[in-house]
Amino acid sequence: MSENQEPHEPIAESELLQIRRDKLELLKEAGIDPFGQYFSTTHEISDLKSNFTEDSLVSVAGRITSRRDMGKSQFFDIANAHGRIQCYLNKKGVGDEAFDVFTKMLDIGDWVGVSGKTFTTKVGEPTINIETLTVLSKALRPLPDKFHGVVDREIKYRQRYLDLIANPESTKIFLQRCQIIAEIRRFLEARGFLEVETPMLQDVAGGAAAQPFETHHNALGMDMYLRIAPELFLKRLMVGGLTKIFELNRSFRNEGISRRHNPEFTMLEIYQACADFPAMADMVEEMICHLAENFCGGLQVEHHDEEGNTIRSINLQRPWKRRAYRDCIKEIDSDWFSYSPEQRRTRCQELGIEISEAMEDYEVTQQVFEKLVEEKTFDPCFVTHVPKELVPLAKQNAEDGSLVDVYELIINGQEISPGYSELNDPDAQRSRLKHQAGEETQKVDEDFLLALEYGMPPAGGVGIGIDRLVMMLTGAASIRDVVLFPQLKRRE
RNA sequence: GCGUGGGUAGCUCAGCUGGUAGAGCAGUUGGCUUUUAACCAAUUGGUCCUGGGUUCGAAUCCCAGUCCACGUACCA
Repeated sequence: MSENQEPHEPIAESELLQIRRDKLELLKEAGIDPFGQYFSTTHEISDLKSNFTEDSLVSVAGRITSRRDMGKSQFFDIANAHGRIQCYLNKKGVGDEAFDVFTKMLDIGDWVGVSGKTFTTKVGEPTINIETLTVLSKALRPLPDKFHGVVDREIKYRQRYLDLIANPESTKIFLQRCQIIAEIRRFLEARGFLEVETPMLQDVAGGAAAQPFETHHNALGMDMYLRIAPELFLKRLMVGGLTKIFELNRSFRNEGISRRHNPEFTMLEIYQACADFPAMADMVEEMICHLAENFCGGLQVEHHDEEGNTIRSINLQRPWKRRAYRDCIKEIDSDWFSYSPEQRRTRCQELGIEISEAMEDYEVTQQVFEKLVEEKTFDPCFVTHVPKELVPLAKQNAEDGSLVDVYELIINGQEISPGYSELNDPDAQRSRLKHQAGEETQKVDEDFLLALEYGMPPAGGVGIGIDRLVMMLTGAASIRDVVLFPQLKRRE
């Protein structure tokens, strides 16, 4: 839209912006391209800093983030997300013209390329003594406060770039997220898993019980859904003989937004033929510990509040606890399973747990689990053998048909990962999907059931909510702090 | 959805029971050739979220809307 504006049309903007526009004109008048060109660098800022040697000729590029004007001597920092380096500009050293460009036409926020020799100042700061200064991009708006950063949550999320510029602790979390995701791919590839991509646009939104986003394909004249899970397509691939696979990508759920929920979220699903849920639990345990040790400072993960006080310490030391669902409930009330359904409802009121009339008996128990077990479990715990009604895609337990062979990995008061021994009996699968109880049910995908009839090997499967995993590993309090562009309401 | 709290300068914030809208940083001007939240001096900058109401007078009180946060429900 700015392209439609006449360059000299008066813009009703603050004086602050006008001053920057004036400097833009000064650059143009001096024959300098304010938006730069190719610039050859010898180092990344971060590498230069970590392997600093004096008196070497270097070229680096970055954004001016602060300046200290001492008259004929100018100190300033250039930085990007990975690092910061101090630059020194001396009027005699660079000549009057270049010096004027810096003092009269450049601001904090502008991108520059600098070339010069490295040295260390009196107080020990690694610095580049600038010989040539190249303008790479003029910033037409001022940056946020360098000391306080961006505190306003709305700016942080709507203008993430400002958060990244001003708040190193935010940048750190996103860099950790990148490393974690890259390492998950390496970890699985090293174990012979193949990364696949399955449809996000689906005819039937299956594989989970959640509201999907609806859309429409014009040429086909058909309504479609954004996937709520990739599961049913990954299982089709196992029917096709791809027996060690994973998908690490977005799913979409048209549900409420909260500290723990974003409508699009990143999910990892892993399937391994001829494995079962305990085998998958072992692998997940190994993987998460590997990630914590490599990118999060070890197996003791500390969470801090805004003031920096430690509010929680999560111990990821192996082996992780494994407990049957029923034993977890019995720890709350040892007689729970000898009560009648009515007694359980009464007991819920005593325990301060809200339940609705419409809830089935197993859902009442599940409420107890969620409020009194899950939300109070911070160190890792695999909760196994849950009631079969909760998980229609998992194999029934051989000894107790009311249970399924699954784990739910709880860490940090949240479910981080479910894992199943996957149900591969097509008739049992059909009947389980058709006889689901409760309010939220999974859609029946006939094409998936058809695939199962051709034979899917027994398999272990895992889902991991990557956003929540990153929250747990980095101590982020909100999913919005680990998703670069979280969903917000449109601003009119 | 519902409930509670919040929205004041580019950023971070103060502004009492209604009485001329404030500070720090950033910016501007001047000074200073090893500073680093540089420093010293001066100085500019406001749709107090939007709309309505009460009042002689509203950033402040009331109503509605809007966005954000937190809690809650659905959900992972």
